[in-house]
Amino acid sequence: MDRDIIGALIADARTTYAVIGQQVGLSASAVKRRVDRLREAGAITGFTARVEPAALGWTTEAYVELYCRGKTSPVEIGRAVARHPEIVSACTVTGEADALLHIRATDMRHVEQVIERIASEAFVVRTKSSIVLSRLLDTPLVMERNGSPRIA
Amino acid sequence: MDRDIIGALIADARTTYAVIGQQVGLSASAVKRRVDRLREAGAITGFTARVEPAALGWTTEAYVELYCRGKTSPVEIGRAVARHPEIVSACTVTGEADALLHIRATDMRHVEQVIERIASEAFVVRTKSSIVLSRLLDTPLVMERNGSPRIA
DNA sequence: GATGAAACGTTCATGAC
DNA sequence: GTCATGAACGTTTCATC
Repeated sequence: MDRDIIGALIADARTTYAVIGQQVGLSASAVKRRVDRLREAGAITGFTARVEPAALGWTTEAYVELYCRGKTSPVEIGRAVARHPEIVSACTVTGEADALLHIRATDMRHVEQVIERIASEAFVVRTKSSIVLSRLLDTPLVMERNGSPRIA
Repeated sequence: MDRDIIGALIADARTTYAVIGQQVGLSASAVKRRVDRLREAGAITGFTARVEPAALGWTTEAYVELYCRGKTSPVEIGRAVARHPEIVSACTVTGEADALLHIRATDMRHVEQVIERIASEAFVVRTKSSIVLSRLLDTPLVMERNGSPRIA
């Protein structure tokens, strides 16, 4: 039931409690209580506007693999990542590379500058970049009844 | 000014128009008109709840590079990608691989199954996967005054 | 412990300016 | 762009199971 409520809020964060209640068979106040509880529990971390980056000038994106010098800590990488505002997502990964970054920029020149800036971090040995040609999919998670995520 | 409004809505989609107006120096109805216009223009595509995937059971994620047979079209890849609900984002890229997928799963076994399913698509020659060890950053885009994106 | 219904203050949405 | 108005919504309180 909480999954259905979350699903409704992912589909549209401005859905009223009354409408959600109608969908799941609860009253508006019951839904609100559950949403409040889900927020406190950390399942729902907030409500945000979904934005088309291209419409705001962020037309270019790239993925950058980071190869770091013999055991750089994830914490160190995390601190460095926070220094570059164009990095929208980052994680440490298995495989040859140590970390994978997702960056957004205004154009190719901007991408180049960002990569250069990242490459100049002390712990970075080398980088390997893939420019995004066309985005096929980018979706928030939606829960299905069977428990598998689905495209909104 | 539209950027500031969008920034406020990204930070919290439930911020009232009055509060946003206070921040940007406008009346509530003026803010609403701009938001309506931004939605029609496609800059804002919707409002969604931000969810902690781990709190809902999606504890494992991976990035999968797709190597396709000599000129598979992006459209074909896009159609295939839509068939696998665990793929939350996908794009075609420059470099050795043809596409990069981001998948979310409940556990490692689930990841394995998904990769196997994707690899069995007709146009896929081989895949190369990186399991995510720890996520360092994952943020919606926030606009700065100078026009660069920033972590929320 | 969770729910439904009603009461109250706030916010949205609209039209006139 | 602002201001004013009626309708809709969020939030709290209270009784109930």
